[in-house]
Amino acid sequence: MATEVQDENLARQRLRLWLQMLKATRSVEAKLRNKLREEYDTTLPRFDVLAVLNANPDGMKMSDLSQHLVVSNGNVTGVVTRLVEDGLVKRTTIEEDRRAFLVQITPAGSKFASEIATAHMTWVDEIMSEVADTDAARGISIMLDVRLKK
Amino acid sequence: MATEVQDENLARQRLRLWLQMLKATRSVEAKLRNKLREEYDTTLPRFDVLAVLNANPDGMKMSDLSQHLVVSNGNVTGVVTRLVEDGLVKRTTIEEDRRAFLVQITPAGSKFASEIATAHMTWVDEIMSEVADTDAARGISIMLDVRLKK
DNA sequence: TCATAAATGTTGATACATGAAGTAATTCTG
DNA sequence: CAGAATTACTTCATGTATCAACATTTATGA
Repeated sequence: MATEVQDENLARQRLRLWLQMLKATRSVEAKLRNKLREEYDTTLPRFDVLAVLNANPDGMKMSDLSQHLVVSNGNVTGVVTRLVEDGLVKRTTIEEDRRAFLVQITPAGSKFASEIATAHMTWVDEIMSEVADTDAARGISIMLDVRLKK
Repeated sequence: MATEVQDENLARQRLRLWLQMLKATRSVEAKLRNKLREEYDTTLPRFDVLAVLNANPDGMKMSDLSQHLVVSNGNVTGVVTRLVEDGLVKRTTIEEDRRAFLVQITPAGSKFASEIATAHMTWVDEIMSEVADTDAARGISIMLDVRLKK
């Protein structure tokens, strides 16, 4: 029937959207990785963690970090461990909950993250220079929809 | 001035779009990974390669694969090697260019890929059930714009 | 032509990233 | 309040994933 054909087309269209999201995301990631490596000798996962912690100076729990970055717990453990070794981040125990850790950015980490953050926004702005204002807004809304259900 | 403020806002908006793209993509990837593991005991990178090869039965060069999937050459080498070991893919030398390889899907690989592809589209359709038809089309266009410049 | 550059892949070192299993602490429940 | 379930995190095994270095082969250009 007509509705079934429409559903089928909609399903195909959503699949196309997903495939393009994947390509676009990987493409942007690759460019940001290059910039981070060349200009700051660091990596994307490291910067992702630093950026979030810099925006939350009071610190976050490991699980907050992994949820916010949409990565696994074990992943965050590894990245944070390396950042601690570099002195960019510190891990403190929490009195109220001795299972959890409070992860905080250090002054050195904050300095580093702030410096990169400015460049990072410029890079993204350049990479996405073909995306108009209204499209950006619409895109954000669509990405939120994608994450909504299920 | 006014235009500078607008540029600044546009840059922020593009950054927001990028962050949401990243979250949405990771979220969808996680769900697809779960499904692939639970229902077909395979992984996303493997399926990605199989799906592309299944859509190109005449075969592709390694570099075509890596460009299409937006991943590095070394990455494709690894995934294809494992798929060859599983008998899902075969690697042939090319007469005209002895540097390159032609990667083709095997009958077993094609059978497997086709089976998963159907389920895959259904999963994506479900995951993106909140994305309307017009939004999907708009989203595709925006994702293409993201990849355009630079 | 022939030296050089460019293209195609692989390899190896390192870093991510996941999922399952395990430890320890907290919360829930009957 | 004791046992069970849950939560928070780490560890381990495995599989990506990148980048740089390398080996070959092909294309280019003076």
